Amino acid sequence: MGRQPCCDKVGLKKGPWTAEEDKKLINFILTNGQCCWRAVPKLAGLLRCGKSCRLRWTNYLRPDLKRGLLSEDEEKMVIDLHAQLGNRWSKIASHLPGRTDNEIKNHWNTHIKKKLKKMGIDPLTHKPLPAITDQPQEQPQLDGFSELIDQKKEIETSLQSSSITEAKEEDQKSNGVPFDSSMEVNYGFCTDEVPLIEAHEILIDPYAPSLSTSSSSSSSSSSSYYRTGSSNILEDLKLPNFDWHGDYTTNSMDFWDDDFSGFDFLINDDSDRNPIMAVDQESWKIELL
DNA sequence: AAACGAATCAACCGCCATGCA
DNA sequence: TTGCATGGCGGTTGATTCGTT
Repeated sequence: MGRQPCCDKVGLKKGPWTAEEDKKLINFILTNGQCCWRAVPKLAGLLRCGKSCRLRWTNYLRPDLKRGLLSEDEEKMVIDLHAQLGNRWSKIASHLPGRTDNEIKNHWNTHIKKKLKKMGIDPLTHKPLPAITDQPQEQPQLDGFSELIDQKKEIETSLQSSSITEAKEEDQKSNGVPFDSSMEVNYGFCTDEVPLIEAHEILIDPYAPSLSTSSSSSSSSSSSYYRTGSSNILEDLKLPNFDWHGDYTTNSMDFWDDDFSGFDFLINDDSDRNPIMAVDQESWKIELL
């Protein structure tokens, strides 16, 4: 006998997630960590397939995710990595902390592809398109991408070297260790290696006396705190007070454009809708607002 | 203001590799 | 060894937003 099916798909909800569903999933994972995804919907009280829960967490709710458009550097890195790895989005994403394979894939299809085509570069082969090659002087100047053609040439050159192939083979042999020919783009960080967010690891009671004020160089005038090992945090924090400041009818996350854009999630108190804490995933700094 | 098409991106689908029973 | 569930991945869809006329 094999395992039980992931879900029977009968009576399961599909489509966009609601704020309530998000809260349930966040609450469950922060409380219990990531366990068997098949069990998550039942234990979290969700009428969703475990697969759907995993995707929602991985691509949208994970607190270590970055938000907003890819930066110019990130785009360049994606192009570089795509030239080396092709459509291996998860591998590419592993080189960009806080970015998901889905996000990169979408960005590639909606933005980068067009930019490369405008520059006369075939997004599939990363080689010059014939029509543009004949008329290189007519290539439009694109913001921040004028050096990409040179970079692309470098990529082509590097692709011809055996070190790439060897590195790819080594990557495969090493069973999951991201391939990187030069370590220039390997930051030693893989999204798959993001530490699971255990509640006792990252959440704090801002009013708990055990907190230590950090000596962070943050420009904010408010006090900054680092995570502590408090054991009764969830009790103190009341997870339903999480507020992702998103418009759940549109799935947009408008608040990422405001002053809190540098943080990865915010926590509210009961009294109003203003966030009282923000968590920065890079430093794991928790800041009172 | 309305209609339409284009752009965006969250979510789903189907396949595959792996591991369990 | 075999059959099946699980987790992960890449491709695709479709609802929503945005921009233009």
